[in-house]
Amino acid sequence: MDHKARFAGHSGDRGGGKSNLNASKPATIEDVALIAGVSIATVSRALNEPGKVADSTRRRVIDAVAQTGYTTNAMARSLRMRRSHMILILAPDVGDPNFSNILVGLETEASKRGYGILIGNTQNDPEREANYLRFISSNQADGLILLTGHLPYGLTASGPNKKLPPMVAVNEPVANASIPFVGVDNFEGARVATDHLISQGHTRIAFIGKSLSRTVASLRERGYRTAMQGAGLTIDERFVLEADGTTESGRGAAERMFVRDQLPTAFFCVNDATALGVIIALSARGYDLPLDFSVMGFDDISYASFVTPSLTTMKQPRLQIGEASMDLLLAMLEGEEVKKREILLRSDLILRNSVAMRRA
Amino acid sequence: MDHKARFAGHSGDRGGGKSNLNASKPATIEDVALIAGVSIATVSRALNEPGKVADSTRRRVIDAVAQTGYTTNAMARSLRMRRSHMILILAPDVGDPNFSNILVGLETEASKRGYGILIGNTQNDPEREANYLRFISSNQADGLILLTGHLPYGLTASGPNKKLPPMVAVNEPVANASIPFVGVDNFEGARVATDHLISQGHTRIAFIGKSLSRTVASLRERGYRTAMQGAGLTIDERFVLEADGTTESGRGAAERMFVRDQLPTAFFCVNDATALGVIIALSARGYDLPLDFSVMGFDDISYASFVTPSLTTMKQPRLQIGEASMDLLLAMLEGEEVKKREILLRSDLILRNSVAMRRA
DNA sequence: ATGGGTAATGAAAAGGTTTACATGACTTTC
DNA sequence: GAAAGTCATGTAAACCTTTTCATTACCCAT
Repeated sequence: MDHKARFAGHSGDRGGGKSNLNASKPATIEDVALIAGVSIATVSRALNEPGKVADSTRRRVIDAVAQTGYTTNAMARSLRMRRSHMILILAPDVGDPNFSNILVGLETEASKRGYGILIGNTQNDPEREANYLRFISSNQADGLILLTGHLPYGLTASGPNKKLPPMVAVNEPVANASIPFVGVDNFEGARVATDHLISQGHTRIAFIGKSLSRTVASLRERGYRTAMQGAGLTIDERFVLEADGTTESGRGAAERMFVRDQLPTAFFCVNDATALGVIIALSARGYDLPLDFSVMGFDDISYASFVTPSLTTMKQPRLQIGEASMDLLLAMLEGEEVKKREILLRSDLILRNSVAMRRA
Repeated sequence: MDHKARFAGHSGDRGGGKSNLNASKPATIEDVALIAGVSIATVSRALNEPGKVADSTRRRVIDAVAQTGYTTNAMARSLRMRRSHMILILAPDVGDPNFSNILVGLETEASKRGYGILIGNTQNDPEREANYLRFISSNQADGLILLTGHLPYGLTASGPNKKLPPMVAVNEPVANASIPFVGVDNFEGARVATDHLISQGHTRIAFIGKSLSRTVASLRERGYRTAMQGAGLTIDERFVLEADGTTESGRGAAERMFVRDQLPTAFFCVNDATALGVIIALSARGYDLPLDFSVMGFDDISYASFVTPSLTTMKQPRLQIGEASMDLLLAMLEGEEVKKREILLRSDLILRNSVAMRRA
């Protein structure tokens, strides 16, 4: 009571302003200024650059803010500052277990630095991609995180002459465009994975998941080849099979393998989903894994440990990837000097039960 | 060329305006108006209410828009309209496989209706929840989707006197607050699940996952009890065990079961994660599933089919849930008369290999 | 005392829309 | 042929900030 009256007195200082206090509309900076007995400029400064305002007035402003429940209108601020403090994340499928923790990492880092995230699920539909660009062009988002592996349709079309918005490609690099990239070192990871199979005595190692179009797949294949070569093993090209990265494609590839006269003893699969398909196919044929065949995946998706046999694989540090890429993007946005335009994180070998020593 | 000149002529009509055409800044409505030779009001109308503008001028406006590459500045529009066309989604863990497709559904429906989504990962941290409310209070989001099962911290505190923003609770209802809800019919689903076990000849059926605090768990427990009662079976209360819904809790509960003198023949688990824990525990003890014990889950999370034995469970129509809840929220937002404040979707029984006839 | 510098504040512009109200031309109606 | 509409458009206010520039008050050194 007492203290309400005190503030009322303050507000009276400036005479009959157009006070809106009892209206139900949210308080504006003007309401705060009125109560604190200062100009709106001072209120703005008190909140955003506290150092530039006298202690006593700052206190009055803070009190007034508390009293009115004022929160600055983000739209007005963004309009004036031309910064929304929002980041648009474009992903082909938000539900993809591969993305889950990357999203969490992205969100965590963004939130920590006062940014919000805005999600666009494109399903690789050019129309949806282009549509989401309006968030960028209309200033609703300051930057772009690309989980799609390619430039969104609208940007591709307008060509490289137009200046691209600040963006970072994550997980899957963008071909033919020097977009900063954050992801796992796929080449090195595949090498480590293959080396592990070799260390278990395997020499006839198949690679399931060759793909000309997907950069990640090519890198992993190269890692596989390098490891084989490094160990002095020759690659039977009939053991290198195409697959598009789905469980079904893995199953199919494994089936195709059985028309050959000779079989590998181990399968290195381009990712866990593919590996799962291979496991399903082999189990269906009655083989005992990992006794009869070893199967190695890549990614360590959430259910890799629940499959039977549980999947030996390379773990992607997803949380880290998310955080690092958001960190990079925000650094770019805030004008910090960014030296590394490519951040490759290490993936770790996760030993489980789908890989065993080659049978003597 | 020719046609550029034509437009230049138009723009000249109004005399020396402050044309900004060659500047690198994005075009504003004023630039368009200048070129089309109309006022900015007309441009706005031509774009937003085409019917209110003469055909000929509308064409000129459209041409001018194309020429300038104009896109309306979302910030300015939102500021003026007090509508951001953004929806804030609050989830405890975006990476949770239970949410994945709900998110996709939410995004799809929102995008279809011209809204964008903004994601807040709260990790059940009151501070983060409260922090995200600024998106609502600052007009950055028009509505709220709650996947958390409770009101975000800031709202709880301010009490029910303050008017709540438009919101819809999804998946997990919010207790003690009449928030519109969209989710699966947990009671009915649990009844169907239990009935299935009963139909397989089981009579000693355990319920793993009792929880006093989680509404969903209580509903499922009630469904279980109702089914048992309906079949004239008595529930051995020692078979009703608490568990918090994690895999680890399921494993622990199953272990606790083995200190009893009598065992159930089937386990109905409050969710798939719990069921997985139970399967792990039973397998570790050397039992042969589903021969020795039947295990039933709930949710049909993504890896339910990859577990061994693959999990018989109740499928949540996640995509539908997401779409329906966004639809409901947007309807509320756009002032449509909303009759149903609760939408319960049916969950379907998914038959797999973790449930079998009771051994004779 | 005077001039120059600094610190705290205010007035007003700018940011880009939408929209209530006004205006003017043209059509209809008696 | 005048009054009453209707239709297309324009003017200007409103939305709520941040920030430039100007102003005032004060202090210090000369």
